[in-house]
Amino acid sequence: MRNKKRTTIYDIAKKLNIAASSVSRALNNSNHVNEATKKLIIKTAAELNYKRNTLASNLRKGQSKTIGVVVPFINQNFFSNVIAGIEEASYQKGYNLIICQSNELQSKEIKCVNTLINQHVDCIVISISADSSDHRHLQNVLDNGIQLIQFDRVADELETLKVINDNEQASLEAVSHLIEQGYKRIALLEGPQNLQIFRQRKAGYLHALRKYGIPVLEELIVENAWTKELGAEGTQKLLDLAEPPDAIFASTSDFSALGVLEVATAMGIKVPAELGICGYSNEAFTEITSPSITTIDQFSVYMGKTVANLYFQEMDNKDDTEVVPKIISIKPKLIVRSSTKRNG
Amino acid sequence: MRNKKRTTIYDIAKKLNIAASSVSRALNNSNHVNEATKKLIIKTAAELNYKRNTLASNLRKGQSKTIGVVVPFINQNFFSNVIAGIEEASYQKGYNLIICQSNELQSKEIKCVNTLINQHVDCIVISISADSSDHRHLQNVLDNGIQLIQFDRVADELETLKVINDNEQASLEAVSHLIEQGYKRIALLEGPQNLQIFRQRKAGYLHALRKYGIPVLEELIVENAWTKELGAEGTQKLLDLAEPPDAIFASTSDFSALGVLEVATAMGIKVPAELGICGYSNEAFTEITSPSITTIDQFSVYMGKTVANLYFQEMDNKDDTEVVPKIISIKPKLIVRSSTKRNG
DNA sequence: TAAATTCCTGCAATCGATTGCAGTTTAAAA
DNA sequence: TTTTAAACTGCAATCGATTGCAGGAATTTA
Repeated sequence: MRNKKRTTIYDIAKKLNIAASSVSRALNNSNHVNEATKKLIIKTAAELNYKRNTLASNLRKGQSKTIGVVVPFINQNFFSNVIAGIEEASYQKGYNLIICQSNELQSKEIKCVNTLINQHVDCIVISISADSSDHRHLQNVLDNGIQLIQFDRVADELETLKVINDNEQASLEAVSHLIEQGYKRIALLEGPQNLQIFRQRKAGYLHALRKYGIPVLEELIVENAWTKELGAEGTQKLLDLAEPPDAIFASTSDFSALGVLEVATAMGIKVPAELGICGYSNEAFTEITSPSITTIDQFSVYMGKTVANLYFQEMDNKDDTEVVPKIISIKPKLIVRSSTKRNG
Repeated sequence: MRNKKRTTIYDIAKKLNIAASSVSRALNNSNHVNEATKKLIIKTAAELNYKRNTLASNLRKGQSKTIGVVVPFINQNFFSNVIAGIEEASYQKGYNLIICQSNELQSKEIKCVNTLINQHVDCIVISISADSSDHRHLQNVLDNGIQLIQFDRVADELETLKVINDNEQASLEAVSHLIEQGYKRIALLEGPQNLQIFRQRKAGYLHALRKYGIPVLEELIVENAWTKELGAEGTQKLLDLAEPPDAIFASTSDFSALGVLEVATAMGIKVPAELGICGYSNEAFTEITSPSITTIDQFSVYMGKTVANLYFQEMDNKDDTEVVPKIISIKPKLIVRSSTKRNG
């Protein structure tokens, strides 16, 4: 690409024989410029195909009108939906998005965060990676005076703005639903317990059992089953037990629920009659498996919008007071489908 | 957020009682600084928690190390995969991504492109929106000396770098496959013909029919059927014909193929025995419907990587010559599944 | 010992837009 | 007609990092 020189406000100023400051003011629609000159300047700017250099503007103004987003994977349904939501809300406010993926690696996450700090983004939105253990890099964001918003997977001890799902409540409802459908031995496929969301989902499961006076059986709880393959593996073990479960709550994702369904189908076990299955996330495919899978919708696009709007709202009263760590909890919705419908 | 002042090179310079230029050189690892001072500077920078202000740096250097991406929707499988691919390749080169979605609207697309120009991105990667008619905004990108790479949905007349799928070849193979499976009356669900990709897919369909000496029947070609709902609607009409088709090639997407499958299932028509179905895109769900759906994989993540690498490659020999409009064509792969397997 | 290199370091301009301050012109009020 | 206010306009500094140029110190070569 040829490095054609771009038109600057100085070019416009020179052509009209006025000061650059007037040009700047006109283009910012300040009312400290004569209406006639303002119009002339705007017209000339258009003629010369002027484009404001946002870099220079941001440097001078000390802000970037940019939000940085860090997620484990851009191309996972939940995250791409959240990003779409953030984009929609941000676009309306004239903000841009810089997107990074951490690939579930703390090391890359740290680099991404640092890049965003260097870029002088106004806000960093993050859902931490699975192997995230310490959070100095996030503290660093705050120390640099950048707003930090965590969503979904949050580091609890960090006092920041947070947008989360009420995972425990959702799991409680899901497992309660299973119990009410008459399932008695309910297994849990759980995710990495260093992530709060998975701890909460387990808590919801335990809560439901307690509520209905059902004993907790360790043998029915399978660790680290958060892919389709691991879900299938765990299911195999569960169904090989002397007393196998009659329902499985795949709390990690719909993918592991899909693994459950495939194993059950392969073994000739009838769903939902002999085995109830509940997933998590409301992936598109849960509607079209046979039977369709009961799952939990997280309102992911809405979550993204909420994150962005939370930021804009905080901006509006930034001078007022210290930032109060605020947590917005979105209640996910249980979507009952065929895989758990035994009665009715 | 408190606007804590960030450490600048001047702070470091003052503390060490040297010139800012030396600090800059040290931090850029120039060899025009004494090794000892360099080490000292780097150490001090770390102590003061210095973060380079990329805005200032970019302004001075006249580049941004940023790639702008414009897609119709971030949260569509194909696009989020491409973006993930671009991110991966860009990250390695130290480039950032600014992501915008056009929502399939030319008006928003224009705004996105202009924002990216203002941001002084080094390169704009775009897959144009469905209602895109004129392309002055893209010409504008080039006029501003910004590299432009189109992918998948490209404006043919614009001489830019392009990364595309060989849609015609893929469609040819898909329809040939249907014919070889013994299907005789093959219908086509086509997409908006102002988009080249859909014209090409239609061309492949026609090509295959011609190749096998099968007459083209207008009544078997359904316009604008590129969502699940429209696909279902079109299918309904097709199957109500006096002589209904025995196969449907949903060239627009797997979603419309899903619509076909649902209508067929509802009408008690057996797939693949009585009706063959082929989709496009290899969405995750095509593997788990029953029957699973034959489709075409576009290697979307790979496509993203290709786009990014094409840019970096062009950068490397930017001074050499004029930019030659280059087109990279990726051959998609037909994935045969149950929905079209009649023999064997 | 003198001349020629090499190595470091600092000065000051630059990237492009913004903005506080001061000065000038014009209009309104007294 | 004089005073006061309002409306424009321009100067120059500023945001933070980079870099060409010049000068000084240290080292090497003659």
